[in-house]
Amino acid sequence: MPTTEKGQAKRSALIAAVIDLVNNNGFHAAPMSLIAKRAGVAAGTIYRYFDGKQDLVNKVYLEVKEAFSASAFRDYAPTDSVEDDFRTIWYNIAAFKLRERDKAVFLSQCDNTPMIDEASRQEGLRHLRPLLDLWQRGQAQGIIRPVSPYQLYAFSIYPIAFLLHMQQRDLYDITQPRIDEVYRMAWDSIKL
Amino acid sequence: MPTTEKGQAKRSALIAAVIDLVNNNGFHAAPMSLIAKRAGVAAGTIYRYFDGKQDLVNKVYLEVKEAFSASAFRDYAPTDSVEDDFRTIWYNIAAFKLRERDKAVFLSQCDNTPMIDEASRQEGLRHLRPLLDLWQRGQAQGIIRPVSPYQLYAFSIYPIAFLLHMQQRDLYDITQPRIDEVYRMAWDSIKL
DNA sequence: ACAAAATGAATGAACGTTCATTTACATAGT
DNA sequence: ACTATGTAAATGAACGTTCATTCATTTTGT
Repeated sequence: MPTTEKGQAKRSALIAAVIDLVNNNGFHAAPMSLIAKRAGVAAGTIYRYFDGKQDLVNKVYLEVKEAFSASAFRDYAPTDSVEDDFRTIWYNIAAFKLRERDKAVFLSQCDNTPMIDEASRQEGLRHLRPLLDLWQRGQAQGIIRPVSPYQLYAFSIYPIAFLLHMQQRDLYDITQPRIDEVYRMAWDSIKL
Repeated sequence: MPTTEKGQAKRSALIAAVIDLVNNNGFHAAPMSLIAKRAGVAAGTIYRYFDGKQDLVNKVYLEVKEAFSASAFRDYAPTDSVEDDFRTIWYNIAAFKLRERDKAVFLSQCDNTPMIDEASRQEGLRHLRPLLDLWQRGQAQGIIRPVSPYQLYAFSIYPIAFLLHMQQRDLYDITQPRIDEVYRMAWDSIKL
């Protein structure tokens, strides 16, 4: 795999092309030939950077998931207040989904498709550790409902993906005052 | 299109085959040849019942969505209590997703893929009218948060899909006492 | 001049769809 | 009751297309 500066630029262009094509037309309409053209390289060049389509898609998923986690926990240092910590992380996540809409949409496409193999998904889940720890701390303090972390995630984080999807279809618009509303709903569903 | 009794049986077998294949391997791994084999018919026979793959997938989506709505509003007659009405509908929806897991998983696969065209999606959304009306009534009475119905849906209904998906991956198990927990979280997120 | 990187035409597998043919079935005639 | 006839249903091999992948060749960078 090329490791030059230009090489990295091509790698990035390929990843961006996959995100763009998958978001606008789905996995079934993202052939390698188009990915190559969109990235400004020849079809064969892809195989110098990735082992094949499956590998390419998995790598894109992992890199985007990493970017997501990095955003979610940016500047995060646990304080004494579980609620403050949760608010920090929640707003980070919301900001990522709004600012990097393409990446967020791509992730939600991946979450329900068997195109990503289970190994990569497990790897992607690993990054959420700090949030799970926070919830556990909140539960120990009697601040967070004593339920499965999956339930907490389903009600406080997952809904954002739905709203993003509606926004993508021009049925709903997430403006700033609404974000605060949404946060309140998220917190009210998991707090005790 | 054949209208005999045997014909309808084949049509149903085809629809079941699509649901099964899409759920287990995704849209990209559900070729017409496999759909035919799974349904016990020859490849060409599909085209006597559907106009092509796109039409087949759309029809499956619409029929499953209809079954979902029928379950959601089964025996539903508005009462004086918005909360009671919501509970009725919510438990109907939860019961459907547990009882008819295949259909529910299929619907959630469809919700994020461009494989279904926008027209069919709009048509599918139409069925949720009674729930939107209920929420509006609740808002007029000051019982339900005065926010977009998409937000209400995102927090009270959509999370069930996430939990179902986790259950599908054996990471979470929805047992009866948990359902009541989940309902409380749903209600707490939308009530005032 | 050398090696690494990039190319894009060629390849074969897989796909959705078609259609000439066969099969199943209902109705009519004897 | 049996067979002939007409029509609808079903078949699956064949077709054209598209896809991911390869590799002999060319281009680029040092």
